[in-house]
Amino acid sequence: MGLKLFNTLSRSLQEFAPLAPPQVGMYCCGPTVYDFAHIGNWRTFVFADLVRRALEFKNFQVAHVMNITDVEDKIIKGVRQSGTTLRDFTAQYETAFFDDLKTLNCLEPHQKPRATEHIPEIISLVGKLIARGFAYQAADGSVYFSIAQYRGAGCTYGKLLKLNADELRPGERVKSDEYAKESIADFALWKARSPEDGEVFWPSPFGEGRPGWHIECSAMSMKILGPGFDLHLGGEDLVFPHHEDEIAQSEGATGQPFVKYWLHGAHLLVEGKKMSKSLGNFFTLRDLLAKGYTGREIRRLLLSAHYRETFNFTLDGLQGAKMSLARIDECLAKLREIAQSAGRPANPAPDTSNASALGRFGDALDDDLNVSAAWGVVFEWVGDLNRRMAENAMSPDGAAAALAVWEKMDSVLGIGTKSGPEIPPEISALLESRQAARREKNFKRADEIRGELQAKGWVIEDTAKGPKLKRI
RNA sequence: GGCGGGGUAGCCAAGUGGUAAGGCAGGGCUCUGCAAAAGCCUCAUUCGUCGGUUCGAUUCCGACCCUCGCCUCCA
Repeated sequence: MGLKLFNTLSRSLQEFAPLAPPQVGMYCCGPTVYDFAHIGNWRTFVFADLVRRALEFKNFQVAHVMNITDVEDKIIKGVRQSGTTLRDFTAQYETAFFDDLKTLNCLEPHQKPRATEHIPEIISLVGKLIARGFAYQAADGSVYFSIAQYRGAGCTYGKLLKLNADELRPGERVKSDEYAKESIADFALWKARSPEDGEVFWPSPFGEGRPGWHIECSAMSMKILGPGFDLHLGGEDLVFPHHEDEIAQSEGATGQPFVKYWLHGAHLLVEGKKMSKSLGNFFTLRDLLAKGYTGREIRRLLLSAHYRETFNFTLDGLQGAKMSLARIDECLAKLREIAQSAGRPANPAPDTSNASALGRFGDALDDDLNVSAAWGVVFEWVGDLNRRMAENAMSPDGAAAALAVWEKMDSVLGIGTKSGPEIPPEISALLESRQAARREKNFKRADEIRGELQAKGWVIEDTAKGPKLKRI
């Protein structure tokens, strides 16, 4: 069974067949670095990471590109307000972004191009569009893409979305008379320098100015991945206008198909409502870390629902995600213990579940990255292993085989294996004195020490093989 | 107004024309001196409402109700 993905271009599930297998060129619209990324942004980036990992699981060789939008209206506003330079302003958020990406255990993209470092490519692309008659310079000095010219040449504007360009209604925030463009639907490729831009401008054949928002992705993706490539990802809100405009610019300039598969991740709600600062449900990754949750717990939650479904992110859910990971961690810790032991199981049972679990896991991914079903496979497998271990029917070889299966599954899930905590001397001394008290049947004292340990953030679990310490 | 997602147990969330995965919470049990964020078991006669097609529908069709999103800030 091959990998099937939902392509926004065809609005249908398609067998994934890259242009030059096993190579896959994948571009993901990255952050606009004007603030810390929020949990909604992270859902999209974790989704992109899932796509990459699933492709690698299927033995594709992925070239993963994620751009950094480091020049744009909100950034310029921030630069002006903070009185710093463009680079200083964006650097702090860019650094934070990649720190957060790592916290969520997302694989680092192979290339992370910045818009400001591709001004020549952008200018060249705009020049090409002007030369082909698809762009024009307006009275305000800005260069716009002409949708009328593009469609006049037989090209389709509206490939990703059923949209009639003639019926576009101007949005509330856009006053059509503010622009010198010929048609309301035309979009800026190059924005002429204005006083508010401060020092943020570049020289160009069309005059001083800066790139429009859409053109950078076309310029950078085609420079790195070629004029036509396999996969382009982003949040669902980017379908229109951003991605539609990318297609128009890119295909308008090259005359060839731009991207074969477009994948879009759905948004999330927080506590059932659209995230907003006024509702108090607006979380950055850092906000959640400050509440004591870890990156892997947040990742687990973000990956619990199918990427094309709106997902309801809740703190209760995050707690549940944390607990569910503990279930996996416990199982893996026991497996590691058995794998390292030399003992023979009392009731050895033949292993049949590993291969089947891995197979069903792969099938779930093949089905448009059905990660919920994949988790279902994981937890059924964990239950099966737990039962066998409880019956003392797990051999060291069997445990090692199970751990190898986990490695493979986790190469996609990316939650890692939690290593045993570092136990400070003070804590192990307390544990030892509790053991001494227990040996003397002084259970009152033993329970006092247990309470003391708990107050210090450690919980004791007495097992047949002795006490275990866990961090709360 | 145009276009597009959804409504499955207390919560989150898969799924299928043939009788509902998984996780969390809850309940029971086991191990334990007692415990435990440990393990096992259990937990939806039912899938928004009403009709239709069918031997059979949660799944297909129609209507309706509710909800979320996009229509040039947006992941």
